[in-house]
Amino acid sequence: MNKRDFKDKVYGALSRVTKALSNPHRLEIIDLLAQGPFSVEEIANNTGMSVANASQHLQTLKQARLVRITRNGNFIHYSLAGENVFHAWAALRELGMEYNTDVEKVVTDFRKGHGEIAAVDASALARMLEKNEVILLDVRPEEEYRRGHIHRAISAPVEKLQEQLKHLSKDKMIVAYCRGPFCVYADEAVALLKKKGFHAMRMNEGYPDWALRGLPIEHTTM
Amino acid sequence: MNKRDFKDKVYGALSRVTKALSNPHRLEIIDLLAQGPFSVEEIANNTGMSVANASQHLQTLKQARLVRITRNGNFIHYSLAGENVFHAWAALRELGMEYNTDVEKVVTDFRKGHGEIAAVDASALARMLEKNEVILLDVRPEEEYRRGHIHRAISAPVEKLQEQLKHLSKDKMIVAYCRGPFCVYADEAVALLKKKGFHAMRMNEGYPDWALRGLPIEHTTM
DNA sequence: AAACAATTCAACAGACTCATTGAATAGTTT
DNA sequence: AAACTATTCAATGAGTCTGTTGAATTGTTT
Repeated sequence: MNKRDFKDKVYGALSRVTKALSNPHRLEIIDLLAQGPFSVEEIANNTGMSVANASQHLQTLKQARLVRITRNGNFIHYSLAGENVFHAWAALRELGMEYNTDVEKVVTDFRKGHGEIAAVDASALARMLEKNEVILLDVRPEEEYRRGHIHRAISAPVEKLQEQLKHLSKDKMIVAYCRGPFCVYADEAVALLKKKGFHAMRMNEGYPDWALRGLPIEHTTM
Repeated sequence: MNKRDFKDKVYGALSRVTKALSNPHRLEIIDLLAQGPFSVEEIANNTGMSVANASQHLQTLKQARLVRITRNGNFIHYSLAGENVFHAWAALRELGMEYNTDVEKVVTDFRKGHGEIAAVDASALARMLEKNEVILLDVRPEEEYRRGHIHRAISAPVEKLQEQLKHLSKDKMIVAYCRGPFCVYADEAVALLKKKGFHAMRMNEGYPDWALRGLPIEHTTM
């Protein structure tokens, strides 16, 4: 094998991976699967795709070895093939946020549209938690909280948040987090909390980012 | 702006970046540009593309803000838009190497074809260098060595290596490194050295990986 | 084994992507 | 300003990617 053949093969094989990542729906699926395993139907519902379309994209991701499946009764659950997949996704996300003005602009515009939502990053939140300065809300669906969540976080899925308001203090800062920087549950939660007179902000990163950094979590061993 | 619009915009913007990465030639260009700035013609020569074709791909990369240009006399030099681009490329490389059997197989097959070339990784090499156990050769073109190289490395471009053999000891281990894990200069150098009776191996990573980890380097400040 | 639910397949049309060619542009040197 | 060089543009045809539809498959429960 000569030099050129070798390079063609290597970069060709790698481009098969990046091709699999080169579609907005598939990126959204990966972002979702960072939370844990989901069935095709759940994925379709969470992303607004048809089931057939979601399945097709999942096949593409599976062929590129970015996701793997586990059977569970009638359902097939898809999850990321490994930690490296989230790593690569996080790196691409950073890349988009830092150099691609579009991405950052869309995100900040959206947050302004919801009333100047303030945000902290993971390390700042970690310090605040240590000093016991904040109440931390996990506003993802309960199932995802159950799979794993930040140490000391309270489950408060955004649809049920309204009912839980009476248990919250208006004197303490409340921080909400969800799936990741593109997840809007935390924005919705903070908007509601502020409207009701609480002090609230969101954490920019999501649970997977927190866990990857080795910050304190609680999770069920499965 | 509603939730769905927001997500479509975010993942759409990000997919424009990943689309730019979803082509073997463009990946090869990024891997090359990790060494520093190159003109279109140099890029074309290094990758076996036509100049027009290379230019077209460079436009794509520029639009995705993955590369930027600097004028220099008659030439336009392209370089990576920032450290994050190399980060993302490294993450994708890892992903390919770990989960995509193809990539790893191609690489190991190629090295076997060249006579079982042994390799060390960056941290092992760093330890060996500290103990002064090895001679380190930078076998990239001299220009790239001049831009920056590993502390204590000797420049020995693979085409000129033959002439430098007489200055090398047959008693000490010789380690060669080049641009990165897919660069074959180090393999060629090690094959030659072993044929001539030297003890030699390659470092898996390249100069940019070494520098990114903050290991000791020497470089001209420009 | 039949009924059922979840998932995948097949096929289509429309939109993109690629390499190649030769011509056009922009900037530099004479 | 003319000649020159490096780079980009525009147009083409072959190939690939997408979403949609409805039918087929696979595995589970009755």
